[in-house]
Amino acid sequence: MANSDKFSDLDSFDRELIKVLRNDARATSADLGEAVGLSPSAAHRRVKILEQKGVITGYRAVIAENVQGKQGTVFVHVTLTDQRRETFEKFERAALACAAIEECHLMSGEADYLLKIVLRESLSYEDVHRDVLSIMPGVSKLASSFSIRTVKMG
Amino acid sequence: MANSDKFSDLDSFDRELIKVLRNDARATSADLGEAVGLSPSAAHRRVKILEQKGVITGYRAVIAENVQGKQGTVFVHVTLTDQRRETFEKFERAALACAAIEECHLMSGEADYLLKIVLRESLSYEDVHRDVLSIMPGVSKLASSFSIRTVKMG
DNA sequence: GCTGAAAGATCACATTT
DNA sequence: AAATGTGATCTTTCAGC
Repeated sequence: MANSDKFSDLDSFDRELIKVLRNDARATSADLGEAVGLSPSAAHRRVKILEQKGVITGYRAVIAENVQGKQGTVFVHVTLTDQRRETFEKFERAALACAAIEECHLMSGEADYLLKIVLRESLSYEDVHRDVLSIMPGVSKLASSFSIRTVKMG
Repeated sequence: MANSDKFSDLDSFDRELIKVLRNDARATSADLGEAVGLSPSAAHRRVKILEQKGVITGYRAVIAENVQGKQGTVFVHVTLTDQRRETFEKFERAALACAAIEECHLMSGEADYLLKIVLRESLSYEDVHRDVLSIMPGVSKLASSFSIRTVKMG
């Protein structure tokens, strides 16, 4: 499969390079080479190949949460009205289209979906409830749980 | 508060720079300058200041999910044995120290904590249960919910 | 992996507001 | 004073060997 191709091609140098770049996307080729035990040019060439292969899909700056106006996180357990395929598809389309929804997981067990929503200065829970949750199609039951504090984030 | 200091100090140049760097952490000073309408050196200077102020907290390479061997996501609702401060602190220290735990939220309502754990080729649910969940201190009740499919991610 | 030319980063200093 | 632009210098990138 296309999956394990990408995966199995990687040797320990590649894995190390990825590890370093995950922690510092702006590491120079010299840094990378030193970290993994290659010359700068070899390290650089490998990184370019990893980008081309789609192993490295991008580089992002991490911005302090408060700068982005983060006010809190809400997890919402969603139960749909029925188990028809169309109901699920409609709900997922709505979830994908909604900018306020950070994550959406199709779940086993009690609820059908778990949503993660980040509240911001410009997006209170009341807004979420009025503009997001109450207009999602096919919803039978909602149960919101509030994060009081994020102890750890990935 | 320290919060709105960081926030309100930012002018539209800073905001634009952040927007660009969030999408491409490796943008050059020339790129940044062009994007926001400053000289490369001015753009560069501003970025350094944003880093110093703690507005930009880091730069991360984004790695394809399958390369990381992602197999699924589990959400675990945790109830502690009691509400003593020490119990919470112990639990949080353990959560922070545990690499398998991607997110940990202190919650209102039923459960005390919500954990997000990503299963990998090298980390099955059985492993998680044996090596992570069953050894967390101060835990009274656990309820795991499995994500069948990630519909949407951040 | 090395070399060298081109591109970029970074700093002191002049300039603008 | 505070912030920008300019240009000189050092570092990094990247193609050819």
